[in-house]
Amino acid sequence: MAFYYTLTMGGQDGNKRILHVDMDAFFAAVELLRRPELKGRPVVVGGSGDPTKRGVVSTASYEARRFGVHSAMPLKTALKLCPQCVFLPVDYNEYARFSARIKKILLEISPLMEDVGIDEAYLDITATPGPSEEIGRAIKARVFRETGLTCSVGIAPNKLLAKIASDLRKPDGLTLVGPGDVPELIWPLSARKLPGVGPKTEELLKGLGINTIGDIAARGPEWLRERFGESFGQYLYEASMGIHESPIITEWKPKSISREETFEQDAANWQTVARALASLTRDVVSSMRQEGYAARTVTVKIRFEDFETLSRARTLKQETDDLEVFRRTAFECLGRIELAKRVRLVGVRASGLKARGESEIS
DNA sequence: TCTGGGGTCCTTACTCTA
DNA sequence: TCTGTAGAGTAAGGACCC
Repeated sequence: MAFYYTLTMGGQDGNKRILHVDMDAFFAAVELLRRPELKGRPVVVGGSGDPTKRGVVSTASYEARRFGVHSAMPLKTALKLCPQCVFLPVDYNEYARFSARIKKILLEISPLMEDVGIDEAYLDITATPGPSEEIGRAIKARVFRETGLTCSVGIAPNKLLAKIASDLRKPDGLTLVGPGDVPELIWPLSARKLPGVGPKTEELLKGLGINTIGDIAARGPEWLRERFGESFGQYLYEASMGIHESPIITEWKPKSISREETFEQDAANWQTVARALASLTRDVVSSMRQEGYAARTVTVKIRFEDFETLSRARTLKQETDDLEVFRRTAFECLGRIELAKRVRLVGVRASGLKARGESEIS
């Protein structure tokens, strides 16, 4: 493994030390702490825990992954691949408790922490005393001692490389990547390993003969901008070179609050859809009030049985957290969608959020 | 055959207004 | 007053992330 950096690539502040922590098979690992008798068996956490119902895999244990089961896979498919898997329901509150304990440990190492979802975080350890490797080992040891969970850690001069690094050795890994390591460690990786490259972009890239991150780098910025647009093309090029400047964000305010529901069976009548919309709207308004926000824009989303997804939005003259106004606006949006097919999902979103008590002048 | 839920961000199109 | 246009705000859809 190549440790300290030579400033041959990267282009930015090569002295920064960013650490990325990624918990290993987090939901499944927490469940195993409660049910040690399941250790060594293939465990799948997802949906209601009933693989004959609608839902997807949130986390598969490493044993289950050997059967080809992975996150985002329909539970029904997972059941076919692995009938002997143990299926468990998602207990988000329990995972959130563990997440809070882990984040607390990280904050004691450095106050510059960015929370990225329930099982991940970035930590700026530039000013933390000691060599990077030692800090990484100390974090892993402490997380394991205090929670019984393992994590994978990546350390690099920026968030992008740190995230890729933490994924290089999983589970229970520790990887240091410097800008000089990009050609050797990063370029051979599949293009899909770049954050921001999902299944669609991966296919597009493959069609252009690009399979690895190194292939992206080799095409050059102009070529990429021409095909992927100014912004994304430039991002792809810089990312492939290990260049990334986004800062650690320690405070975060929500931009929208939403709820959606997939029916167990596609809804064939308007009343079912309307009842769900009314209930989801109540939930959204209740969350908004609880978190102290009012919103200006209401968006209603409908997904039909064939997966066609439509949305309709209405922006109000001013922010509100009034349930009646929200309900009326949501139904006005719903009225603009012709329900000619059976409905699979209904959702409602509040955006244009303003904290209550925030100045009226924006 | 199957494809959750809660988010963010980007692109494109359209409309209104200066 | 007319016309063209730039820019802001809004709307819709899509890709992506955990």
